[in-house]
Amino acid sequence: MTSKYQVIKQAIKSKILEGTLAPHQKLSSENDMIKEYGVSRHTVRLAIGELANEGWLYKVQGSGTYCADRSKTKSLRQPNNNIAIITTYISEYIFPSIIRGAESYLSKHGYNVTIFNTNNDYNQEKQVLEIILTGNYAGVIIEPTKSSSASPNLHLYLSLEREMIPYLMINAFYHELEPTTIVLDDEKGGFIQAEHLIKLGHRDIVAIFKTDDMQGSKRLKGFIKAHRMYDIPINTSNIISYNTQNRYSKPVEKLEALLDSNMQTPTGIVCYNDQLVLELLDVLRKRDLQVPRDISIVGYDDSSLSEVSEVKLTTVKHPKSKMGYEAAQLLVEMIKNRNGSGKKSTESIVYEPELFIRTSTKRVGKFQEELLEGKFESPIGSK
Amino acid sequence: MTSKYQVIKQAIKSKILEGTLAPHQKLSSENDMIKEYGVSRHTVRLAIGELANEGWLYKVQGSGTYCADRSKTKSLRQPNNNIAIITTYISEYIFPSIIRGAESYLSKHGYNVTIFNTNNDYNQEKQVLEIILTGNYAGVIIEPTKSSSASPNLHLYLSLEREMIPYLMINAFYHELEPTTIVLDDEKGGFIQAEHLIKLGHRDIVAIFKTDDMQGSKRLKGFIKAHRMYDIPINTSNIISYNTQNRYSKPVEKLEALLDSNMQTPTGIVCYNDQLVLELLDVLRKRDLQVPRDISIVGYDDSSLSEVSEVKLTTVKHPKSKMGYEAAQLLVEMIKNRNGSGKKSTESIVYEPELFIRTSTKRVGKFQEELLEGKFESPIGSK
DNA sequence: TTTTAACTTTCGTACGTACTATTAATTATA
DNA sequence: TATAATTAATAGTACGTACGAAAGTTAAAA
Repeated sequence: MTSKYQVIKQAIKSKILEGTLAPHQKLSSENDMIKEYGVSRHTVRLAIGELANEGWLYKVQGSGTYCADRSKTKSLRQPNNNIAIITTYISEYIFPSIIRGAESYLSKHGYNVTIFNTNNDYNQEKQVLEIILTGNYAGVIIEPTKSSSASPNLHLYLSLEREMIPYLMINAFYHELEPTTIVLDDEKGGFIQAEHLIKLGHRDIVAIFKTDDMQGSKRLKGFIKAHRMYDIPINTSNIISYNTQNRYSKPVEKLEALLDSNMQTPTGIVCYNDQLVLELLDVLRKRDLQVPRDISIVGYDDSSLSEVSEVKLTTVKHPKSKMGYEAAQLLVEMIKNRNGSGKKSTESIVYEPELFIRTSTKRVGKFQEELLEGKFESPIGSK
Repeated sequence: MTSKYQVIKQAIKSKILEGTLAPHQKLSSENDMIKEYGVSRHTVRLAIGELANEGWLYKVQGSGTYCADRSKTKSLRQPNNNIAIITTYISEYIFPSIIRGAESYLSKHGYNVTIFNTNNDYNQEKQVLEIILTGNYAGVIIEPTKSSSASPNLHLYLSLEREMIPYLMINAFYHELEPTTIVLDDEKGGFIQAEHLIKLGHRDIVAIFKTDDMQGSKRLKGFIKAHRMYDIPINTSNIISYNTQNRYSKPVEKLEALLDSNMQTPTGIVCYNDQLVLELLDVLRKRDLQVPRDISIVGYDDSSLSEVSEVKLTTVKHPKSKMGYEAAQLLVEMIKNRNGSGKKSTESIVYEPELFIRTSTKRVGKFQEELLEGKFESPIGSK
């Protein structure tokens, strides 16, 4: 009746109930128990296997078997395999790739992916975070809303931390939180966009960036840095910034105004992303300005759009779906570590931007490129 | 990664979810399973042991292993506000819009949206459906996998019905199920694509369609119907069909072969979607064929891509995000009616396709258009 | 026909071996 | 000193064998 494994099981259970085994305390290894109880490994595994099933123990492969913290499971939290992804705008041409990357990893590891959308609006961000806090989520991947300024919802992110729900931010982050992040080095990205044109001899370059998210303002910063580095003055009217609300009107209007003014036509344009480039190409076509003959233009993201037009875009590579995939990996890691001991802050990932040179840019003038080439090293990314 | 016992476990679980194994039905004995799966008894026991632990099976020593009756434990389901959306491929340029449309309605009505992805693969479709059946979902929006043929997972859709989980299919559907659907009238869409070119005097038109989904094969059908209607013979070598696997190679290669052959260059091309058009535009550019001067081309979807190129595409309008929004509306209605009385079959929605004429098509030859114009009425859509 | 006993099937317990996957600790290397 | 490579420890998977315990089946005996 009382089989060997039952005896062992009862012995361990007693230790837990007595308090001899505290939560998260390591048990003897299977091999030690074999000697301890004088039975086979199979029998030991049978005993601790059942105890693990019943929630008394948990096992970590490669590490050991531990006493479970039953005070938590008592709060009837059912097994929790939902991951939330918060986007600003689902259809934005980059984000579906990120979602796909994340989904492919998470579904492979038994998680379900629930999508939330803030439309880059603080109010909706708040609602979403409240749903997640109320609901049952193991972790959250967040593309922050209006990331260039502080969010009024910071306290909700702190609540996530208090509830032990791991989260990480992608593409951008709120400085105040110092969260785990997965981002491009956007400042460097903006820098190499501008540097590329500068090295090709351009001196009159227009910058058009969306500045209500962190990406855009960092890219603009990189643009300015490149000019400063190469000692090229910036005409302030060459900097056009816009935001989410006026994204479909302002860039086009401003560029039209600039081109139709009696100022000299710029020789190069640097854009917030490829999508914007394609809109602006129409503006140029209407004025019979050919790319790259009359004007060079640099995009950002290396999206599918960059090879779609008659002129293939020189652009900065964005690791889209890879980013989603690795975000998912990182998050799952964070979820696992949460249960363990004090092993906390997971390292953030910063991708180095990379320029893809296609046919939308060309050399102009006869500047002394020799002097420029190799004279300066790229000053960013040395941290 | 997927160990032997996991495979067996999954196989048995599938049988239960399909209904092949009814509650209290006896399973094969351990010894039979050993032969059945070609593994050791230990492995079989590991599989059925875990399933018993998880409540799928129960065992009676000396008698056998039986399928558990889960209907009882299930009745205490917590309130349920999750909606699943099953896509074939998240990044496909149309689907993010559909998701956005659905998400905007569902989040407004207190539902959370969980995204699943099949990669147009039956196996993954099966896994996803099993997760949904096991999990806690109020309804499902499905873009069917490989919709032009019957799915091997039909029984799982029937299980959805048995579990009273409303679902509807979007873009396409499996004929066998007669589900509630939200689709475009793709046959008519293909018809008006072809009709447009025919009315512009084209007689030598190439059709390039993806035919492993229902949309493509219906559009092709419409293409053929238009030719028959206007008594125009079809050169069979003008019909190029491809599928999900070879979508990035076959269409381009086939068109190149056709253009480089010594046959007369066709005057028009009708495409499965806008994305394909843009790929093919590169092929034409390489051969100095200008659109629409030398060749007219018609797309499908009226996607953002249609206004991106130097030539703006004539294309068929696809109500993308509206479709997602109305799918969500319909599904929520179905969920509400489910509890109510016998008010059952919700009406499906079929959108009428609409041609957007831009600048990628032009009139050719001097055919007697007068004779054609108005002589025929559009023959489809009168049902 | 009923009862009993023997036999068979089935799951349960228990031993052993071997290899893999993951983690942690150690050592070597820069 | 910090990093990389190696090694050791630990749980996971998988094969095998053997016998016990409970249930079901069959056949003989009352």
